Amino acid sequence: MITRQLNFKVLQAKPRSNSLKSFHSLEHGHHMFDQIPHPNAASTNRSMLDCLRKNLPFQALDIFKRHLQLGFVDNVDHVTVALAIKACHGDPKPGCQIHGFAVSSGHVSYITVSNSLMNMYCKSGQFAKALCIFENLIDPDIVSWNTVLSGFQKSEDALSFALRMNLNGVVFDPVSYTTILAFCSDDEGFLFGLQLHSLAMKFGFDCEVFVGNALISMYSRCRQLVEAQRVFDEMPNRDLVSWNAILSGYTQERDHGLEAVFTFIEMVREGMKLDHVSFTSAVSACGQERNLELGKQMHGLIMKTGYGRHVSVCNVLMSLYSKCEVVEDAKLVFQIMNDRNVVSWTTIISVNEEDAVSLFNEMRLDGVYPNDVTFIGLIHAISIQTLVKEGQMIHGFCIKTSFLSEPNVCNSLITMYAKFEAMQDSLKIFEELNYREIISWNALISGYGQNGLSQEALRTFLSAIMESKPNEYTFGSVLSAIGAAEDISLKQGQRCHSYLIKLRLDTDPIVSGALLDMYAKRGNICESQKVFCEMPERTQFSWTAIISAYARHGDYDSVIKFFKEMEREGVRPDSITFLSVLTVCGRKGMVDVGRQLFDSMVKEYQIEPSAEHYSCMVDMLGRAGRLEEAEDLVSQIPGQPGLSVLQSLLGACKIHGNMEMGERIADALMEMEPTESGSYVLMSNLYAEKGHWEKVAKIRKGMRERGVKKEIGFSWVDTSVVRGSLCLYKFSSGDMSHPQTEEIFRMAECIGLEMKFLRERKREGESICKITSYKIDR
DNA sequence: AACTGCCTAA
Repeated sequence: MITRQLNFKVLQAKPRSNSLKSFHSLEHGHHMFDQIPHPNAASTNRSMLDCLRKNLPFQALDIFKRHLQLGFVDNVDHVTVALAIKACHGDPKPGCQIHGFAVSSGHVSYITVSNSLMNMYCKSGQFAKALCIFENLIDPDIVSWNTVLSGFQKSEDALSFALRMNLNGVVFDPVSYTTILAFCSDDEGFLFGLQLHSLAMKFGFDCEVFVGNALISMYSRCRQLVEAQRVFDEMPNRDLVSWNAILSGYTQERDHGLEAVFTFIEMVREGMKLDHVSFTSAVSACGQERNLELGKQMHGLIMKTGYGRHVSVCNVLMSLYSKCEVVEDAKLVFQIMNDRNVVSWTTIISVNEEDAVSLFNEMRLDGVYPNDVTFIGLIHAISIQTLVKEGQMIHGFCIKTSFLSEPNVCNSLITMYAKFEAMQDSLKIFEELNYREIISWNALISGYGQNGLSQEALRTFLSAIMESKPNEYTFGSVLSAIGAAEDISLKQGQRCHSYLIKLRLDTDPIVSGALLDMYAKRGNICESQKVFCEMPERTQFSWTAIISAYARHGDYDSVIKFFKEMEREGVRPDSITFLSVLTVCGRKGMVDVGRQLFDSMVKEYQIEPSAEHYSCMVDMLGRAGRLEEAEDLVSQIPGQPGLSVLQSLLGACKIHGNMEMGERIADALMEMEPTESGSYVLMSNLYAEKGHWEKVAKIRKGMRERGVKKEIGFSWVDTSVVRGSLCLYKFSSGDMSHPQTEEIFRMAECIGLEMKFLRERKREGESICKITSYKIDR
């Protein structure tokens, strides 16, 4: 980082005669080059100026062109040329023509004409031309310097130019201060801004409203709101812009929405006349605060003051209503708008996902061209509705309009195809990316994970870390893939963990939640516990993760302990938390506790029970033999009871040998899912236990006829240490395909023997705390 | 007659 240091000596020097003085007394200083004006030139200038004042630049330009076409070159002086350049309004086409005329007529030697030209080129985005004119000026004045200064794109370059002004002995005028301050935004800019502030104070320029406003804005951008407020408070006169500047300062800073709201209220109290800038900031603050009531009041004020159809104001109002989940009101705002821009359409597409595609078409008919954000919203809407055809069409549209070079659009498409279960297409888009940033890698990894392709997810992760720096989302996705996979060695998870510690990401809330979950799913609850203990802050998410982890291991006491602790710390449980707690109650047979918790979930926490909650409750009641109660609960489920609920109930019938209820449930299940093997197997086992062999045979026959196959169960053995592969070895019973089958069988026998031995010792009252790890000898 | 300030939303 370069530390920019202003030369105070130069800046404190006496202002040159043509800078400050002329700024303050425009009407006196500038006529020394004027020739005695041609009487017609004066009238031309007057009428052009008139048009410009009425905001009719095209008419002003027409007057100028007509004069030239009719050969009234004498009607034109350097003031006319300057006015004509101004009338171009940043349009370089007529601008270049007038530039040519100014050169051939010699008017370009007037500094005002050159300054106007430079300004025109800056406004039209042809900064290089402006700079070229500047470098050829023999005697640039302060306006020339300021004009070039205002044209820079990068603040880095602008600040360097300000230093060059300083070195050349140019004394800043108020316009210079305002212009430079607008470029001070980062840490380095802040240091520069501080120096400018003290200088401005020395010269008394900080009393100028413009400079004060620029200072407020600079401090706001540099997140120094206390300073911004101080400048505001100490200003001798404030205008609307000053108020808007401090208002937007609070709006942009996170967690300062309330201050923004107070500022707005003060503005109203002081009787300030509000404009669209005030309203956009104030409504945005309401949105951040999710304060719908105040937002509605502001909307009323907006209607009253006549800004009810202003594009930007309407756009933020839509955003406010969508954030506060009153989508209908957002739609109403959209309907009353006269002019809708890209942002308006993109907002309504994102808010109104069901109609996203037709809204997109309407937008095209309205003549509004989409941008990358539009596509991100549209593709998201298409993804969550799984509209495959539309998705492909939008993909085609993006290819045709070269939006595929927008990285964010590509990332959305990768996610979309992953949702469509078309990972080849996701991969294709990924491979055609110009630049693979970590977000794209993340989209691919999480896509593989969500499609159950855990090994691919892991392989992609390993490639990703070779060329990009992974972030918390990368680890979140890969850890969830490893957690879900039975055939990936836990060593891969441990590798991720070590890498996380190295990157100091292991305490991030997203990552540690995923880590905890991964260990729990892969059977290492001790590690889960450790991760939980090391979390710096415990959110609802982390509490739920540790509770599910213990629930997965059937540890009733720990689950209840953590659940109570969570409630004690005032963290609200969610539907997943309850699911874990209820599951473990069922396993332990704590039916009454479970019932009580279920009721408190519905009544106290107003959580709508899902199909999983119901099947969990049914399972719990069923296991305890309270079959009638369970069936009663099934009948209370709104809509049709799902597959899993009925399967739980059937399982309970099997356990307690209730054939009559079992038959009823099994019939319903076989009708719902004729190819699902579970219900057939359960029912046939139930008949078998009761000795109804002819019914068993009938079910088996039915299974064969309908083509129901029982899924094969697999086990895994970790040979990754030996073979150096990523994955575990999968085998089923009687499987002899592994090259080390013999050793594996021998080892299995040993494990069996040791288990038997330990069981006997336990019966004798010894506690077992040692788990032996086995290695296969080669 | 030339140069400067507040803007938010997807």
